[in-house]
Amino acid sequence: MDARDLKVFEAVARHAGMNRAALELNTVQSNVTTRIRLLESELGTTLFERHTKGMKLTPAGARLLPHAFEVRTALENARRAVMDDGTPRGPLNIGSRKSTAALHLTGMVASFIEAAPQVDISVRIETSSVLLDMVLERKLEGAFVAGPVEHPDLVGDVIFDEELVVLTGPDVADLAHIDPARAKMIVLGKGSFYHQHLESILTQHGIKGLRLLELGTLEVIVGCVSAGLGVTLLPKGVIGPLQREGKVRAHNVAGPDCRVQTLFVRRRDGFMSSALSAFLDSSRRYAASATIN
Amino acid sequence: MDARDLKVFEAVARHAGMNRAALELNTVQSNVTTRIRLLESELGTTLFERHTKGMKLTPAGARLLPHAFEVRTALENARRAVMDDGTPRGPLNIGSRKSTAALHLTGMVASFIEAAPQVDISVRIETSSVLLDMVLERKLEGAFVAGPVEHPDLVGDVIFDEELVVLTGPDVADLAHIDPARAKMIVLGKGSFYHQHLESILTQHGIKGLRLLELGTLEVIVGCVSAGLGVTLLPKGVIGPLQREGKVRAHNVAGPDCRVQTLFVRRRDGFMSSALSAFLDSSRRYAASATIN
DNA sequence: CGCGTCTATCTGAATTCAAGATAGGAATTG
DNA sequence: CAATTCCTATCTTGAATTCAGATAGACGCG
Repeated sequence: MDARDLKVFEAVARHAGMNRAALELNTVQSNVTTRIRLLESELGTTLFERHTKGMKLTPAGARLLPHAFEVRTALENARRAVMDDGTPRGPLNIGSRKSTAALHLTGMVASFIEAAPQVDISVRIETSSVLLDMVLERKLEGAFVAGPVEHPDLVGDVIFDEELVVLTGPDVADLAHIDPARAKMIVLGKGSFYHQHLESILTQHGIKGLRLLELGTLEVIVGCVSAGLGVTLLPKGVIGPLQREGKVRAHNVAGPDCRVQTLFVRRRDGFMSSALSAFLDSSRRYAASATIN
Repeated sequence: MDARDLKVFEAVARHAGMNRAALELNTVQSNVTTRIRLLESELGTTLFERHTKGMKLTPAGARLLPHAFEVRTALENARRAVMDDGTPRGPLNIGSRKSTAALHLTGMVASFIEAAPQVDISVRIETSSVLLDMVLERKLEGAFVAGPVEHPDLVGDVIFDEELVVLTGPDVADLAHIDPARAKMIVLGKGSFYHQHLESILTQHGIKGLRLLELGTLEVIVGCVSAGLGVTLLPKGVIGPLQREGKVRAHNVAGPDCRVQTLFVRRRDGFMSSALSAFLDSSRRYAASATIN
């Protein structure tokens, strides 16, 4: 059994047919047939049921398929390991949920590209669940998502562990003074982590029925809160100067909703390139310096 | 880059020489040379420094080596996955530390061989640290060790989580009545988990300086304790009948030493054969039924 | 310098692999 | 029911690769 055999096997399984597989493999059908038959005879099992309309995996073939995949990625990782001489270089594809991007991404990327100028970094903004899927499918090398994450194939590092505060206009002395009829919940995204937690926190304070106001950037949100249009929820660490300038007022929160953990997740068996490793280091350093609380 | 190339590479790296590698690979040196040179030209890097006394890995080669290993085990796992049709069969090599073996192994193995008669099980008895190394080196498919275990390449399942009690002769009403000059600490193995914890517990009760008595089997230990020769430490679950018969007296323990967790650890990337899976199931069932507390 | 040990290269034979041609089986269709 | 179509299996031939052996060259050692 060889890696090339498994590539052929994988193509046949994926296309459920030797002709189609041959097309993908840039060869002819007879060679595919021969290779599959040799593989079957070597393993002593049939891997496909032959039908008039193509091939279908037998149970043994179905058991083999994920391992064929694993061998392929192991080979890919081997190649990358040889190429990677320790200096961060080449492409780095990561993801982030929107709020982390708005709060920290600029700072993290800025400090990273200074430390690793030869890396071409690309950041995809999606919701946490979409990001997790993309990481699992190896479309991203890692992503910032809201914690906690429990998955056997993923490993996550806590990058940010931040205390949350409710932000209101400067003249709102207490959350109880919020007028449910006028004030709005101002968030980056409907249904986001911050939206859900803000709603839950306000409910705990007996404030219900606030309308939603969805705004695209942090600056606009803070501006609207400062103007008394509503309330928002943010990590304490990022609103220091605003509060000192008296533009907004921060209200501490108690209970299970009072903190947010941001993890950087990646596949456990994914290749840790120098670029990725440098990015993680850089992010951790940034987080240590940027979040005072 | 192919799996066969990596096998050659691995052999050369291991033997630090092409002649020796050729010997292992059942071929001639010229073929090994050709293959390595082709691999190097494909990767665009030299993998070995040529010396007059053999070959030495370059940094790039050193980076490749562990991945070559990974590709090989991925292929092995693939082969095993095809062979394994779901009915537990074939060899199963596991390990256990002594105390778990003495307390539970008979029961677990008995219930397992009934459920999976076609499996040839072999159990190696070693200390926890030796077992961990053997599992990491893939010499064992898994092992019972004392928890907790933290290692990125290992995954552990808690099989037993037992409350510990100190066992004395039936006429010792209180641990304080133990005579440090006469009573001994009776344990399965010097320096074992149970030995250390027993010592720590006795110290907490102000009892120090007990001599050690190391005995090979649980029955003998219980017999000696019953005869008033000393004290031992055991999970509460296994001494029920003995206590009811009045042969020994159990003394509850408080504090951090009062419980013992036994994990079954295995390599995260190891192949989970049907035999191993069945053994884990069987062990969990056994543990659920055998440990009442 | 001769010897032993190592890698590099060359060469012809053996093996394997690629591509095309062909056959056969099973649905589909007119 | 025959023609058609889409599929896999097999055979053949030439190309490519791999193998084993022979030989050359580099280096250290006594």
